Amino acid sequence: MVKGKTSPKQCCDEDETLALPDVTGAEDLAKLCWAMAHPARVRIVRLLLDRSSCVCGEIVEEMPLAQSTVSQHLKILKETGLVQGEIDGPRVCYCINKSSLAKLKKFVEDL
Amino acid sequence: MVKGKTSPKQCCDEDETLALPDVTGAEDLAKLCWAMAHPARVRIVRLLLDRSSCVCGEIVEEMPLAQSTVSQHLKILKETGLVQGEIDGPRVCYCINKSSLAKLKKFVEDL
DNA sequence: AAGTCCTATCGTTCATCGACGATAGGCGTT
DNA sequence: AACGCCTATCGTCGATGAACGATAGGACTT
Repeated sequence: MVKGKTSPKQCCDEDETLALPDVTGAEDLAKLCWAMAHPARVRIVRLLLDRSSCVCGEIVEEMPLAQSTVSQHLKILKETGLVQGEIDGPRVCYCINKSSLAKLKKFVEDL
Repeated sequence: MVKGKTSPKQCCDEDETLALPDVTGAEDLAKLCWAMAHPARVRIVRLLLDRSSCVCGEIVEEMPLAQSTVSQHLKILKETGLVQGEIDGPRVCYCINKSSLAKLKKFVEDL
C-alpha cells in the first residue's frame, strides 16, 4: 500500500534556531557562496524552495545529470548546511535549511 | 610632485544603469556566487566597500598573499563584473561595480 | 529470506583553481 | 633616454572540482 506517497510530510521541521551568528568571517561566507557557485546547485536549491521538500529521485529527474553527480551536489549542499536530508523509508527527503539560507541572505545583504 | 595622491578621486563614476535584468539564469547566478566563493575575494570586496575605491597596492598590503595572486583574484572579480578597475597613472584604482553587486543581492534575496 | 527500488559511495579521468616566482609592460620622474 | 615603480601575465606545481559508471548499503514488499 502506498503510504502517504504524495503528502510531502514536511520532512524538515522548522527549528527556530535562527540565531544568525555573526557572519563576519570571510571563510564562512565564501563557503556559503561556494555552495551556490555551480548552476546545478542553484537549480537544486530553487527546486527545493519551490516545492517545500523533495525526494532525491525527483531532483535527479529534473536535472540533466547522472544520479551519482546529483548525489554529490547534494552532499556539498548538505556539508555547507544549506540543505538537510531526512530518510523517509527507502528514499531521502531533502529540504532547505532556512537557518543557513538566512545566514547567506544576511551576509549578502550586509555587503 | 605628488599629484593628489590621497584624494580618492572616486575612480568609478556611478553609471545609473541599475536596470537589474532578470536574474533567473542559474548560470549567471552561479557565476556571481563563484566570484565570492573564495575568502580572499570576499575580503577584497569588503575592502573596496569600506573604502570607496582602492589602489591595487593597498589591497596587496592588506592580504597575506603574493602580488600576483591578488592580481589573479582581481581579474576574476573583474571578469564577473563585480569589480572594475581604472588606470590612474602608474597604478590601478579598483572599485565595486554597484550594478553587479545589486544583481547579486537581488538574486540572493529572491531565493 | 529473497528480491527490488532508491540513494550513497568508490574509483577514475579530465579540467580548473590557487598559489607562487619570474618576467613583461605602462607610466611618471629624473 | 633611462630609470624606477606599479600591475598584469606567464609558466609551473599541487590540490580540488565535476562528471560518469559501477557498486555497495538500507528499507520496504512479497
